[in-house]
Amino acid sequence: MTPRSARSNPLALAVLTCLLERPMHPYEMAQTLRARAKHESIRLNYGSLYGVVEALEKRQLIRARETVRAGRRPERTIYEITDAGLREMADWLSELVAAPTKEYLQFEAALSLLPALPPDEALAALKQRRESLEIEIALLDGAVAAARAHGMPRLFALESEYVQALRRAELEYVERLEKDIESGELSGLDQWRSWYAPGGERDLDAHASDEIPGADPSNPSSITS
Amino acid sequence: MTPRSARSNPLALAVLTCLLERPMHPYEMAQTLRARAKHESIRLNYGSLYGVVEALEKRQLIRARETVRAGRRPERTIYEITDAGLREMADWLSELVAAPTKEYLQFEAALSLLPALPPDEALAALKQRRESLEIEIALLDGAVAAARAHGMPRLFALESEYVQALRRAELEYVERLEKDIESGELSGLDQWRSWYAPGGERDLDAHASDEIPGADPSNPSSITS
DNA sequence: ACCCAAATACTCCTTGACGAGTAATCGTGA
DNA sequence: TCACGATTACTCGTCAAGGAGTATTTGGGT
Repeated sequence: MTPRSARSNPLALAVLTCLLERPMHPYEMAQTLRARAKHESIRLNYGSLYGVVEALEKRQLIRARETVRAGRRPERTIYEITDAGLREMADWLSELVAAPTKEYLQFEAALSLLPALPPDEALAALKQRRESLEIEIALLDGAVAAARAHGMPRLFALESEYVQALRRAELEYVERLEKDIESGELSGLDQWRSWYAPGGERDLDAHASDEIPGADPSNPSSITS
Repeated sequence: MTPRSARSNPLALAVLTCLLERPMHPYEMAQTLRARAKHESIRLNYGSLYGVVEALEKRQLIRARETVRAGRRPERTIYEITDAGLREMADWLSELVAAPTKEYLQFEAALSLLPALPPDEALAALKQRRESLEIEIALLDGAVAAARAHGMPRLFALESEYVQALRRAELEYVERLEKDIESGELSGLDQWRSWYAPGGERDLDAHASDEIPGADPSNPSSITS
């Protein structure tokens, strides 16, 4: 079985897809990925790239084909994909598409700690986020339209369409939350206000004494489940 | 100035918010965060926790108040938040809410490499994802309803509402993509099919020779920008 | 009275990400 | 023609994340 940890870095998958096209040396992979704007979707830097390539070679998913030296410049090692590499690539990519994975988003973390901020500060920050999102969405729309105008098929811009869809959903969510705070409709708002009212500070987390339905009682040894 | 790198791990922020309520030792912070289901939103494990706490102490955002020893068990060091810590907490949390950050999502990576899979395999994987998403959304809906029924205010479940909104948007996107591939409406589909047709393999990335509008020509030295 | 599982409260070590650094060569404008 | 900045192609050191391990104690059943 392929160990789970080996599939942690998507950059390795990107390397495999590069070598699917033709043999390359690592630096050329980086150029190729950059030229196709993959670095917008996949973390890519030299420090990791060479490490990832070595790991793939150790796992026999790629093999060094030749090493060329032009003048006295550092030698380029050209890699090619193996049969096992082809299989691993298809399998990994299929899995990545088929199975949603838990992601730890910054904004999710922020929302989960939001009560640690006074309501008015939280509201101000939310307004800023809304504006930033509006700008970002407009820019992304423009970029997609430009790509379309240049004749780039949608097939090669699926990831930006997806990100755009997520951003729009986030904007709607932020708009709704902002309104619900301002209108006082959000339940728990009274408690929240009272913690920061002069002379308040009583009653912190009266809610937390109850059992929280979202928490599963499994996983005794591991903390993260 | 607070160095950017110091704000990389949201677990540190969670620690600060714990100590905002009352002094605690690290293990108790973990219990508290777990009891409130924060580990669903914030990566939490002991290995990181103690390192993060040490770093916060070094930055003078928290300080050790006392160390107690019960019997011969390992001693517990109880920490409290400092004034600088209070300020850092509010500032960091505000920033996290106000400024959207670039996230590298697994599915985004997968979509950006999708052409490396034959169209029919891609389609099969997408169908699987759709089903998984439908199930997950239903489960989350149930959990949120249960929490509501138990009287937990919305304020303390904002993060799951947000995740739910993202999942729904993703489901809609996947449904649309599936349909556009099946109906043949997706532009580039003909090229895609031809690469995997028997005798095909010609014309890989004819599109890539053009300048890609999504790629910004900045950042010469750094690869990731 | 005793046994075993779970909880308490950490420690340690391996991996791996990341960014800065390096050294040679190529292009280009004055 | 020649300086100088960009490009090519990688290397190295640091630092943090994460999981597995450890030693003690409490609790619950028989």
